[in-house]
Amino acid sequence: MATIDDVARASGVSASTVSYVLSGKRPISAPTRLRVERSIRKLGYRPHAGARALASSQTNVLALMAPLRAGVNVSVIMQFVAGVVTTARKFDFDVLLLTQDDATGLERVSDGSMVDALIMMDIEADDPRVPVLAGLRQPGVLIGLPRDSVGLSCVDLDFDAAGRTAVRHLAQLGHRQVALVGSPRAVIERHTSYADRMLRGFTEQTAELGLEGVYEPCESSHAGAVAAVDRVLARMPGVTGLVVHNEVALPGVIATLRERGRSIPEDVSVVAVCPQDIALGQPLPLTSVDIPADAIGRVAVEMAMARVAGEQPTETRLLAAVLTERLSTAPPR
Amino acid sequence: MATIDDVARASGVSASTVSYVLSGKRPISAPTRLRVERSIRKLGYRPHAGARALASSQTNVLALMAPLRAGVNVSVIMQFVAGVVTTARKFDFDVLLLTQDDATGLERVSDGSMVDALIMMDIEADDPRVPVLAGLRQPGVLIGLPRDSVGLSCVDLDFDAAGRTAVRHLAQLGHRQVALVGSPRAVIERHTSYADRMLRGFTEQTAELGLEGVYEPCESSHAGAVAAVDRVLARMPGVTGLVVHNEVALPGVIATLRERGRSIPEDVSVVAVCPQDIALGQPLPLTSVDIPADAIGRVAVEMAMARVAGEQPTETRLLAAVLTERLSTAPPR
DNA sequence: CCTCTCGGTCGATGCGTTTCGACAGGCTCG
DNA sequence: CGAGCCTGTCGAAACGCATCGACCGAGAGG
Repeated sequence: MATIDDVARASGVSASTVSYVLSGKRPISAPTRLRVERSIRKLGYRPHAGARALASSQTNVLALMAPLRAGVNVSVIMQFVAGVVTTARKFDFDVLLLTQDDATGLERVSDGSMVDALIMMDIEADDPRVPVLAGLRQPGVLIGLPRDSVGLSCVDLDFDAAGRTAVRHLAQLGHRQVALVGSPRAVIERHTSYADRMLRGFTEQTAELGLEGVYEPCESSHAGAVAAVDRVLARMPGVTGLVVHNEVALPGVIATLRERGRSIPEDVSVVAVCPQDIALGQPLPLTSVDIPADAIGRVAVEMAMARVAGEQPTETRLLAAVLTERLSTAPPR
Repeated sequence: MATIDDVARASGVSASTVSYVLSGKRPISAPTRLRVERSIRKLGYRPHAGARALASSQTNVLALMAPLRAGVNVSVIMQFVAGVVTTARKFDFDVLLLTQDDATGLERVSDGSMVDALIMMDIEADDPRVPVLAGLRQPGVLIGLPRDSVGLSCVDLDFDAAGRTAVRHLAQLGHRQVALVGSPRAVIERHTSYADRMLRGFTEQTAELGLEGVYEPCESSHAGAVAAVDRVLARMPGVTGLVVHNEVALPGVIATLRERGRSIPEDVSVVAVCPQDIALGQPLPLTSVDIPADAIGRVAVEMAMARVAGEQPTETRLLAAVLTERLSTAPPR
């Protein structure tokens, strides 16, 4: 591999000049710059990442911790990941993927100076990884909202509002008995941030509007969907509005409702909380509150970059929940 | 951050001794080793990855290229990724995630000496990225089979055999008219390796056994599933055996068959080609040929590590296709 | 005409490791 | 008893880059 000295020699300048051509941190005359750039291309020169990191203490890599835990919906996770990676590239960063669900990975890549910033997903209310992340030298960004986020930036969909919006939509249509079919029990029990907030929004809004509301967790499989729907039907036979916050179970929920003689939206209205493509890929286009996974990933990276670059203080940004009306909701008959 | 010199000073030895304690490449007496190890723990010392990479030209990072293209099934991809990351950690490697679908990312991380090996997924028959990968300094491993894999190791499920096995199973049950519901058109048209081989296995085996076989691509949505099933039914009204190689469309295919009055397995038998958990998460447990994504990811890393470590020649390994009989197949009536 | 400034370039230094050659001392074997 | 050989340790030289201070020449300002 060609080194910066090879380039310098080939273009008759010193190594530092080549460095300045590359970084633009000092003015270089046009003719010199051209010569250097030509040598770079001719030699196929590319700076050695390690050497650069050593000299500048900047790696241009960020860590993304995406634990692949029980119950998490991988396709949604993947959308986050895609958003993060794509955006990172715009800042000329690469992404190191961590999937272990403890904090050792964080410390390893941070203390080893492998990354300039860290982004962490799937946050629980009292996530033990959060204080660890906050204690690291590099800035940290959370996708999700822990109870205490001191020293860290946070971004997420406003799941609280998502729950409220879904309920309000149903209430406006005239529904009085509504149910939330939520995340798998494992996710709930971890007090995963989004599930907690979703439930809170749903509960508070039903209470405020004087609706009857029930809540049922739902495993991510067909059988889980059947069971959850049946539990809802048993607890609330007159239910006419369903909020579903479980992408994987969605087809099963829809199928089971039909099997139990409830047609959508005539007998029961369904509001999904999921990425748009999933809402549109179902048997009928679902009224849904979009989870803009891609946008959330993008914002997370932007926050991280801001903190890497400057003295930007930490902040927490909640993306607005927007409901799109499609064919799965209607007034009760 | 503490450096190796801090550790050396704290334990009254030279820096090189500390280095040898860490690497074990030279014998160190027990008392010295103990003293050094204690200082390391006390100071929380962790070697600087960049410096280490510079001095040793080894990064302990591997690149994983997982293009997020149209039509690919993200949940399956994520399983591959999980397998790769988990296995990489066992070798003390981290994973850099690339998602761009061109070769620029490969060259960037390779030429920049950011990684010691590269793994690439979603391979097409004449994938333009393959020759680029083969030309890199670091070893490359493909998950999939290009037409020409010179200089590269390959690993994948034996999709050819998967197609044949599925057909044979149906034939043994007595089915004479069978259909393959496959990948989305976009995937086919790219000549994605697994889709090509699956189709070949299916086609050849039906021919050899004298069955009638038809093939239909299938978009990954409910609507796509409906359309594909209807096309199959139109072309082959007497079809009694279905091989489905499209995880996302699976629920739609099943629902549509029922809707068209075909019950499973009485009227039509269904063999899925998909990861096991998906086969089990459907309305009825499906007879399936497992796609062992996790194992494939693991093998890919093991091959990469072997090439990094030694002079291991390139090889291509196809994992056996095993069919598990469940409730979705039976003799035709 | 002299000084000041600024654009443009160079050398030297440092970043934190690994690794190679060297060396001291104790041991073995003839 | 001496040559040779381990064992355990050290010092120094890379590794490839960024960056700081210095330097030189040209133009501006007085």
